[in-house]
Amino acid sequence: MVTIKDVAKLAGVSTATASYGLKNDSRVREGTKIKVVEAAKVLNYIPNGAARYLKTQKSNIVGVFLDGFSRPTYHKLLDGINYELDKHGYNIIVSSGKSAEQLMFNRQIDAAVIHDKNVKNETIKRVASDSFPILLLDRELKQKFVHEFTIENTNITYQLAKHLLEQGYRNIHFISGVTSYDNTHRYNGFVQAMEEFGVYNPENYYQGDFSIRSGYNIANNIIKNKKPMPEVFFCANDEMAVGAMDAIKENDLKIPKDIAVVGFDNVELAKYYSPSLTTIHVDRFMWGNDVANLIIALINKETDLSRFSKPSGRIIYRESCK
Amino acid sequence: MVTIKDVAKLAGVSTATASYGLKNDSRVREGTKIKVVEAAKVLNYIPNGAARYLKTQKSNIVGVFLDGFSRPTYHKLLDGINYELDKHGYNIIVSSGKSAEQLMFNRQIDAAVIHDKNVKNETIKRVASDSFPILLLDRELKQKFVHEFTIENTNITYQLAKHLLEQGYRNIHFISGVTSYDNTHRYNGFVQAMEEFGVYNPENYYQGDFSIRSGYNIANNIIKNKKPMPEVFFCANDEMAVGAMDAIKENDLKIPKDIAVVGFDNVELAKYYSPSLTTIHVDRFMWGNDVANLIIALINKETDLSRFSKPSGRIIYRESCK
DNA sequence: CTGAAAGCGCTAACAC
DNA sequence: GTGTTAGCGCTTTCAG
Repeated sequence: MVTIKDVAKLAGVSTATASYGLKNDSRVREGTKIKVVEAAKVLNYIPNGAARYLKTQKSNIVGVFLDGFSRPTYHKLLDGINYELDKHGYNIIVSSGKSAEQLMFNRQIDAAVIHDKNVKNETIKRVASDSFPILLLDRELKQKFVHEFTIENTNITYQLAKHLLEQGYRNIHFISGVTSYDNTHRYNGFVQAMEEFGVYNPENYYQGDFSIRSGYNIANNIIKNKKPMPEVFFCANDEMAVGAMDAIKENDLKIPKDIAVVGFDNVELAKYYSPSLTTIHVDRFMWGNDVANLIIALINKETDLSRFSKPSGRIIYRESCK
Repeated sequence: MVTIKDVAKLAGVSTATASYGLKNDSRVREGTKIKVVEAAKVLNYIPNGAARYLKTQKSNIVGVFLDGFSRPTYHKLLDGINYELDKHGYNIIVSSGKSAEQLMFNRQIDAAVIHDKNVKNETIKRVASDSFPILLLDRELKQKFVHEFTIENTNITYQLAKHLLEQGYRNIHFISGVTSYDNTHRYNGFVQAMEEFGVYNPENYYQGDFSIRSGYNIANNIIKNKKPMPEVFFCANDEMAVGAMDAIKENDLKIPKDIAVVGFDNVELAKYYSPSLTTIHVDRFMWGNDVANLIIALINKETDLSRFSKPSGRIIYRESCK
């Protein structure tokens, strides 16, 4: 491995001068600088990040930790985070599973953004510190050096449920995802509207896991066994809504005539599915931009974070409901 | 920051003993071990990965570098890589853009997997070394310490084109993605079949960029201006195929009666689009598994890599063509 | 303007 | 079994 020593030797200077020269420090004379840069080039010198980090305690890397790589809502978010981090000279690494825990412990990153229910609160409390802020996108946790930046779910699902109720729907069943901040708050908004109209029934709550398959199974089961049939499946995300619509069509029922369906997320499929799905859009690229700026602010120990506000969604009306 | 020195001091042992104790080395007595582990716990000691890496020159991290985070074909691939790396005690980090280059240079990872046309061959040649193998998924490059593991595109597009020709289609237009290994080889297979049937026309090649929008624009343009109209749009990926189908429907034409469409990748949308899309499926989770095992083999400097073979696709026949 | 040298936190000879 | 210590590659203080 080529080290700065080799560069220094070839350039005929000390390692200190080589180090300064490579950073274009004003102290070194122009001629020396050129010699150093030249030597580095000849030797194909690549600085060792670990060594640098060990010394400076700063890696300029932000870690983003997710629950797998397949959830369609992650992609825009990641692009948004990456775009903005890049603009500010930060690098991004994304990870999942055991790797994520390892990396948080390893201290090779300056901060962490977490959207992964598998990361335990305990772990977060353990690693968060003055020099390692953590931003949570998937839960709330009051703790020093830990911040939250979740979506505003409740109000928007309240609005959507209210809209359905105003259209005359009454027998609305909620298909839930895995227990999580987002899921709970989406349900809360739904419940609020249902209660307002006096038609809330806690039994009409079904536990899924955010997957197409779970939406399909739950809906299929309800359709086959439940009398009277629900008028609407209110799904905690689009994928389950797609599964539910698959089940409805398979049972030779019509959407929205026999059963209406709404989702949450506005994934690509929502637009292309036939019928197209009424759902809630959240601008995740923008959210990602804000996430990046917020984590940078935290790294810089800024205290006025009032300029950051929870992203809210908007309803996209399509064919799957009145 | 709590270091191993602090742990050693609290446990009343040397740093060496502390280090060994934490690794459960057989040399240290059980009682000492317990004292050390206890001290580490009390102090909330977290080992510093940078320091360890600097010493051992091994991070157990594999970097995967992609062209953005949004391409739908990446997700299963990543899950596949992650799953298998995890089984073997390796961690994964995923990155894109400038971050990716930085990380490759930083040497905080043991190996790199690249599927990003923006990473230049020159960069790859520069950083690949005996102790830093690189695996390319998006191109071929003959170079020491650099290996390739691309999809077998040509034969399967040849098969699909042949199928279309056997169904009687003749006027088939190719909608291409950005210039890339995959794109070129998909086109090659297409050309081969067309030539076999004596109907190859190099003019019927349109340059897109793999996006829905580009597929839409190209198809719309052809439909509006080209006489006679093509019988088939042969698209280099599913997203462009979706765009093309959008355009066909918008022009009040029927798929496949007026114009047939085929794609490549078998993304989720292909199944759900109406009409569903005939395309080529590649098992990317499996590919990811193989990628992980191959990169591990490379890290371990194995020489017999014959057990790894390029993944090939299979045609999924659906409604968008005869 | 340049060089010598300390030291970031950890591991692994080596000595006892 | 346990401790001492050199040193991974880099940055940066302090001298000169």
